[in-house]
Amino acid sequence: MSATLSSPSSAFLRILTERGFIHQASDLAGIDAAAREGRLTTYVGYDCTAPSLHIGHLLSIMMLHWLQETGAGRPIVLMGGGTTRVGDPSGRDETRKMLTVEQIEENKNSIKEVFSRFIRFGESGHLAAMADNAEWLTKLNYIDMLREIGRHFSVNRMLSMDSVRLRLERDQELSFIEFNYMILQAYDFTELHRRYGVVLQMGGSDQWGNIVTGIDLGRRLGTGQLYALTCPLMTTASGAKMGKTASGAVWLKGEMFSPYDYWQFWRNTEDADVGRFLKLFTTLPMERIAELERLQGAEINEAKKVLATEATALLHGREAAESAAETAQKTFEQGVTADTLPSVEVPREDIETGIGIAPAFVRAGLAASNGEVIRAIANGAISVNDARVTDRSRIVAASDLKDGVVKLSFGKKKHVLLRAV
RNA sequence: GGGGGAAUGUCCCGAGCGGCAAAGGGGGCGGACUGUAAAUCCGCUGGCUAUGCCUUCGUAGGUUCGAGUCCUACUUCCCCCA
Repeated sequence: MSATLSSPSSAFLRILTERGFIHQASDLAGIDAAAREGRLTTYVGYDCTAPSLHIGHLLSIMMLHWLQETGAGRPIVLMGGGTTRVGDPSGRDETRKMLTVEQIEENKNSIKEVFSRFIRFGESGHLAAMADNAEWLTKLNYIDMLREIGRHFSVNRMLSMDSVRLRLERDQELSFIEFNYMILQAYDFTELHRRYGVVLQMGGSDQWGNIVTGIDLGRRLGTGQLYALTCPLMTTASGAKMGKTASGAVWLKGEMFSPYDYWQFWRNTEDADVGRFLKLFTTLPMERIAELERLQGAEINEAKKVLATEATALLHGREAAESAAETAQKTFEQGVTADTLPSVEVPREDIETGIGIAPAFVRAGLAASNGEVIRAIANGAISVNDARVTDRSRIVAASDLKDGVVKLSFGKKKHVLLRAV
């Protein structure tokens, strides 16, 4: 743990500090000076393990956002097209399942677009650039690599790194391929220094070891001083890992997690987290956040709505955010059916024929199986047009249509409109 | 190389005399209470054309009316001896 710089002179570090982004840094004074001079070219790497990033990645994206916003330096987004083929062992007990090269490429293309929401890309100045480490890592020759890079790594030291040590201590398998991950990431750092003049690597706290390894390699290869800065691992006040919901992760890609659901996710933040999240996940001025933090009791709901709308606006745009806010207001506060609720289209003739209650919920995506719906009915969780269903043989029919839609609800929070077309 | 132990409900941990859709817990979901929060209490947490049928206990065979449970081989992991 490094001491926090009592009074950073760069806008970049000042903002990161007061908003709670900083977990560890290698040399705050050095970072501060480079930021002040606008030469803090910085990269964050993202592995392509899924078709979308999720909110766990948001912290580091926000840091790149502030880097650009404050003119501290140029953001470099590194796609891990190469490293994903190897698999990072950091912070996990088990080896990831190997992805095919095709899957990685698909994921990479699917992930890319989200960054332009938070940072501006371009050729010059502080406009961001995107790189892909497949470009250089896949061309490495094993023997040359060992001679030029491998000789700078001490296995003794590598064994002491958390990502490796924790695995070994728990008697968990660590394959040779994973053991190499940190070497590749370290090499990336030096390569990005060579290509773009990158001097800082940021990432989650679990990346500390990998980043510092890169700094060491840089010193031996003569890159000059490189820096590390990590953000905390996001957990909720009650200690749960953030971003897990019923359906899985909170994805940043709209097709996988709708703007409405995204708004709802933030709306349901625990009281104790609201202030912290406003600082991290919105760009509202600190004075405004301080105001919101003063709200007590049920008034905190107002702060949660601001959080939800601002966070959603950053990712999906102001319009989508306000539409989500409005839909929520109609649904939860006025108790009317908002026609902007998520909807699923169903052929009109199917509804005229009649659809069983269970299949209807499965088609709406509210349940995974008929059995789940039957059990939910027994739990009193199922409603059609806001009327609780108690009979499992209930049929959703044309008589349920209001303005061409039927409102299906699973519990009080999950609603989907079945739209006859 | 020799000896011993382990793999359980496709989220995780874990009990399981030959009759088991399989104890318990965590997590998740739902209900109540609230404020679309937390905490607490209660319920649910294999699938289906559903008083029945089908698929599940590392893999493949075998014994048996019947196997998660017994036998054999294989795979993977752990421990001890060399």
